[in-house]
Amino acid sequence: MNNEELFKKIISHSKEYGFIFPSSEIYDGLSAVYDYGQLGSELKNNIRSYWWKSMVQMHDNIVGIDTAIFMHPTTWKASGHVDAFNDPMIDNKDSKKRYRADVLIEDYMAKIEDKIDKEVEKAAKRFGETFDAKMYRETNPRVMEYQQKIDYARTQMVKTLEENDLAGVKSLIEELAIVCPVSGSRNWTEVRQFNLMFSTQMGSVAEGADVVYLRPETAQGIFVNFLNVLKSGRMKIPFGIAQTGKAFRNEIVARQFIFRMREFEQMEMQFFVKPGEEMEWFKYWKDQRQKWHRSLGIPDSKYRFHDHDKLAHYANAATDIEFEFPFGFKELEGIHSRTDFDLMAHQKLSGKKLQYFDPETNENYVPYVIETSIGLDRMFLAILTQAFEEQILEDGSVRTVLHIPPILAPIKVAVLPLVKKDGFPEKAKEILDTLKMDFNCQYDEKDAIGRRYRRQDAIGTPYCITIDNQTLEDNTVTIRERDSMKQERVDIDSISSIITSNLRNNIYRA
RNA sequence: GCGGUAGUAGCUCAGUUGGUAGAGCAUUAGCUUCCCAAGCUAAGGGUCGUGGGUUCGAAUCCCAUUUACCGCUCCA
Repeated sequence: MNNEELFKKIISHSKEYGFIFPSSEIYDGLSAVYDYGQLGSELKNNIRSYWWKSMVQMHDNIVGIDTAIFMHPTTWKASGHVDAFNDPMIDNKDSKKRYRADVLIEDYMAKIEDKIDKEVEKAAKRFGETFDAKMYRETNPRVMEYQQKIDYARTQMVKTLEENDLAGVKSLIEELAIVCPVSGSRNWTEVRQFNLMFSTQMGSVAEGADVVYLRPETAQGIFVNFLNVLKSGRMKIPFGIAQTGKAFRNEIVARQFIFRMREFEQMEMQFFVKPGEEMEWFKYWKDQRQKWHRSLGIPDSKYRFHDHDKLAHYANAATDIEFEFPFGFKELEGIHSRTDFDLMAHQKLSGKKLQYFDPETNENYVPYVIETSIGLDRMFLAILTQAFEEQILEDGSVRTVLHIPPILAPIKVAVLPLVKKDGFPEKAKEILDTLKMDFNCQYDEKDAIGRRYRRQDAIGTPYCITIDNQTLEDNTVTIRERDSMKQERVDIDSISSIITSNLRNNIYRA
């Protein structure tokens, strides 16, 4: 089975068993938006909760918060999102290349600038020491003509961009006869604004309502609460703030099932450290996050660590943890050393001091930040991908089984009376009632026992409890393990503690 | 966003030169069954992605649209 077939099977399986549905499917769905079903939401909750406990509960210097999706618009100026994601773009129809329209015009101006420089250089050689470059620029007719072109282009560009006149930008590009550097053609599309942030209005009255954005990342909710948490939580550096939540991006191409969605959930932790110590902590978190992934029993071969050579404007070190999805190695988690970029920017725009007083050195400073940021939906897909198997048994039959790590499994225990009579169902429900306090359980009495085991395999239930004749005699049941299909006879009273200790096997410890 | 392919029941699919839809599995109810699916009986479920058009008649032909997958492009 190749990867493409595998991926299709995983998508079908997800829908068939209630893990993931296309959003608003009865209306044909909405592009790149998905809903989590009855089992999917359990799995997703479990992944989130496992991450949260690993961060907040297992580290005594990390606390969790939950900030709003709406934030003050200035937040996104400080973070750089407003500038970075409001660019007018234009495509060349022949080369299929996309450019920032303003960059094309600036390149055009730079080219003419080069010509002027060459003219001036030539003249300088010609006139020798008496040459006055400034004078030459102001008087030479050819240079003046070039300069006029530049000035015109700049004036028009600034004017059209300021007025948000996209058609004007396009006609300027046409007027200046700018060609595509790749195809050399002037066959351009319309200029379009690609705003990667979703916006909406705050206030129910349309006029006078303020435009606010749906956050494109959760990190800023942590930065703007840095002071609040620092003061109210009596935090001492180094310390971390964790958060999970939805973020929204208007992706140009959103594809590959739940890998790239327009609405997605992040699990982020920002760790505040003393400037100068960031590389040490960067390394620490790289190790810790690897450990976390390993604790879920996914083999190392499925992971790849990719250090960034080209760093984003805010970072001085960055690593991606990539996972081998059916469509190749793709980013699952990022660990970034963000320096003091964000806190500094917020400090500047808000006018509030976002600083830490270090009692050891009696100094105030803006802390540096190490960020770990993982996509919850991507982790979900990674778990599902890794778990899915169509196993060929000794008798040649096929069983579809999800080897979900037990701690994350949507249903932990299925309780099954061997047959639907002789008081078996009653006994089974009695056991079910004691187990469902501690575990998410399922009861099933329909069809042959083997088929019921297979149904539980297909949704990744790690344990099946079966009630048989002997149960009624001596209060023992069989407990069947999903991966090995092995059964063991145990006392009813010990079921809960056996399962609990199995679930705790191999879990993450800092 | 561009190009290619596709959309028929919950899933996988069949449906002839246009004559108003079928199978297997799944689901539900019952029977049988003392441990690893595909025994028996019965039932429910689809205006064939959506909207137009051509036609006496469209799942089938044409157009538009939408969704998914693949390639290109983009990705803080």
